[in-house]
Amino acid sequence: MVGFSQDVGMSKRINSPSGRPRSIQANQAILQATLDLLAEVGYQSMSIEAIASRAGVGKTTIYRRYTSKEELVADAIESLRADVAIPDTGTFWGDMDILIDNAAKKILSPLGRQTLALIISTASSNPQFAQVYWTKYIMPRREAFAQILQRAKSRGEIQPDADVDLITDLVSGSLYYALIFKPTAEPVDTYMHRTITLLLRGIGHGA
Amino acid sequence: MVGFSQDVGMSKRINSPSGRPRSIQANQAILQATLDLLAEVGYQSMSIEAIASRAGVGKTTIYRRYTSKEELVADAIESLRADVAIPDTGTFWGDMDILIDNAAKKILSPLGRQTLALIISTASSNPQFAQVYWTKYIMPRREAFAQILQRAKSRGEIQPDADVDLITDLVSGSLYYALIFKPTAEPVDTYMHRTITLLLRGIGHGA
Amino acid sequence: MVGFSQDVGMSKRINSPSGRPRSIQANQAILQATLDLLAEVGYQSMSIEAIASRAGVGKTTIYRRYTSKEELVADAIESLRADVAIPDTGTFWGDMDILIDNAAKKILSPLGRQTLALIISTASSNPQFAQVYWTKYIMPRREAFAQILQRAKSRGEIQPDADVDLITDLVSGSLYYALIFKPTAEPVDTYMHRTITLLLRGIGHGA
Amino acid sequence: MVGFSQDVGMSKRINSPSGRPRSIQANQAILQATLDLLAEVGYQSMSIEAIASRAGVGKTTIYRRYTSKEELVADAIESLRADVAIPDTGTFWGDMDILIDNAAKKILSPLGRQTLALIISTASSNPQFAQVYWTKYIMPRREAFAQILQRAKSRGEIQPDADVDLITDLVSGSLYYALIFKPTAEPVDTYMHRTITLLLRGIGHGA
DNA sequence: CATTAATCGAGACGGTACGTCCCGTCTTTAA
DNA sequence: TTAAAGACGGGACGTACCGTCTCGATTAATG
Repeated sequence: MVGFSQDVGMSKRINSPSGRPRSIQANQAILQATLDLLAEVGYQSMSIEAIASRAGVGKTTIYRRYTSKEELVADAIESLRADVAIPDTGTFWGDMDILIDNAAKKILSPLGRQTLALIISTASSNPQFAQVYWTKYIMPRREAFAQILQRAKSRGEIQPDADVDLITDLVSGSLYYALIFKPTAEPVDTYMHRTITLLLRGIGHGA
Repeated sequence: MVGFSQDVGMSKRINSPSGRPRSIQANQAILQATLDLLAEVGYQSMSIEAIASRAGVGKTTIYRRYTSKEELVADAIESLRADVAIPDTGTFWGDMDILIDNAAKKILSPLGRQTLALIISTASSNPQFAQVYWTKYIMPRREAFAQILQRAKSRGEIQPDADVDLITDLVSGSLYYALIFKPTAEPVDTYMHRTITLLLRGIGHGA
Repeated sequence: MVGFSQDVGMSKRINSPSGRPRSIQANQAILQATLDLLAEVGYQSMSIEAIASRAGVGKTTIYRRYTSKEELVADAIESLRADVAIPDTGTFWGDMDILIDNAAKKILSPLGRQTLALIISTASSNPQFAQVYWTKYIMPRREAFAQILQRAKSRGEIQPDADVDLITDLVSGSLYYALIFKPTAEPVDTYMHRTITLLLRGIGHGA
Repeated sequence: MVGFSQDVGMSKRINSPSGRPRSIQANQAILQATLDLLAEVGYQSMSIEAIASRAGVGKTTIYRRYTSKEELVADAIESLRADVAIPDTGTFWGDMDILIDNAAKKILSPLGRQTLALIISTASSNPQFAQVYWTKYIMPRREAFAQILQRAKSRGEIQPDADVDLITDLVSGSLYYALIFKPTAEPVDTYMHRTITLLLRGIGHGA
């Protein structure tokens, strides 16, 4: 969630608020309904009322937990397991192929498409909110990518002084650009293959 | 406009439609009001009613022309002159600096920010609509970039067999990625400088 | 029509305005469409646009002739032939039965119902407009009724000094009251029979 | 209200519906605004939006309670106290004068005029709705009139076997007819005086 | 016989109101 | 205190007509 931390793990509860505790079933129902609707109708067309109705929950119960749709959706997405397995096939291209294939699969699902649209849509208008996605979605993949590059370095497949962050930016940016604007008709993995090949060679005269 | 092409090439109009013709003053007032409000409050917060009111026009007059806010805004943006001057300083870096500076300036304006947000927001959900932006915004810059690369090739600053399209994708993608996710705190032009340098050198072992 | 008189009957036209004369086919089409729609959807739900469309005529053509829906509808109704045959069976009751039957039939038609509703609806809010209906619809029947009463007088069936106007008001009022509020379940003609019988006898002590 | 009756007679409420109850202040504000506007601009020119605005209430709050303008106005009129005092002066004419005077006063007020127009307007097109007016407006006056007739009977001023209902219809019908079509220039009370005199005498030969 | 001028159909114009959908808040009773 | 239910004032939606206003095309009578 965006700004909530709820004191889990202390053996003795410090502040046990009186009154009825918040329903964890409501929590889950809300998040599930949010993800369902996100996948079905997309972020813009999604109304809080529809989420509440689908979750079998009062609107108040949602507003008590979240102050905006962004926050709610952010939490819903965060609640998903984002497990990025780091492949280790022994070769740079072997690892890359798996990584790209994973990313492509993720994005082909309805939820993936809508999530990407949402990320991109709100990223520039709502920077602190984009941070959630950065942490949840992009960082894991960047780390996986960085590790693959590192291993490629140690195998001598990559220059030892190459700026890993910048390379990651270039490759990530190129991937997103391809996904958004589809500059070619070829499949994403082929296209990325060409891109990375170009990047390996460099374009400068001395190369 | 998005899909209208009328009476091209024939010297005498073929079909003079009956009824009072659409007011071109209303056209312009609508487009101007749309651009104003886009810059002021952003795409999401913009209401058709507000546009009509600001343009001094009935809602009907807008709905007669456009069936959706997307279509209206697309036309408004398309109506802007997108003049991308192609610099020619004699050196690759001299040209690049000017191009990047221009792009950055464009995006720093309120309208530029909102437009970018809009492009990105709708690009993945509304592909045929993204085409408009591709043609209007991205293509001219790509062409400018391609020409600069070509000249750099002929001067021997760039490999003669480099894939210009792919390079353009890489640089464009990198630029958008930086604008959306701001991976570093440094200014955009410095960042792009580093990126292009990396690209020139390449990252492969043989470099 | 409400206020138009167009110089018919003079052998030489006095003012022959230049320009294209008004289409009499348009006139008729407008009136017919008005009556059709009046019968079909009623006065309130009738739009000028629908009339124009049904008549195959531009809205302007209607507005050039009429300044309001009331005026148009008034003229349409006025255009109908309101032929009230005055029965002469030789007896008061014989004549009355025919007259009442006629009136009931008129009102049972869709157009009759809607016209009555319209008369009643606008009568109190738009007195000068009610006049049209008075002249066109009510007067002929009143005159028929008066004549029947007169003949009944001369046959000695009715008191010689009875106030014919007032009697007519009473009977007319009673009929309309019955049609509007339906105080009994019996057919209108039976009800009117009872009413007139009562009126003949009187209710005072001396009777 | 038109068809709602709830919780009559039981000391403890049976069904306490969940959710926030309808605001009775909103109820009253809506009804008052409706009556105000009815008196000021009339039924036709009255918009739901204007009522909501005047009542300081959202449109939704009105639409939640009423599905049409008819229903709303019906309820507003019904909410008025319709207190018809039954005069008892000891003579038929004394009572009648007071009754007629009361009715005339009622109708001379702006609200009275508009209400009459509305009753009459919708009575024939919307029969089940006319019932409300019958019950609320006409019945009390009919009962008062019937009682006066009854007393006149017992005093021997009226025939003992006279059909009170039919007489009431005749007099009511005559009054409405006069109000709608204004057949004479004289004041309503004088006119009604003449009418009732005629009715007392009867018009038949034997009278 | 061309000119002239009003009319024709069509349909766009700036508006008003419609009835609906959500917004985010508030107010009930029940747990 | 939270829950569900649902009413609250409000804003915008997209539609239907209003009565007015151009358009190009007719249609007589006049010059």
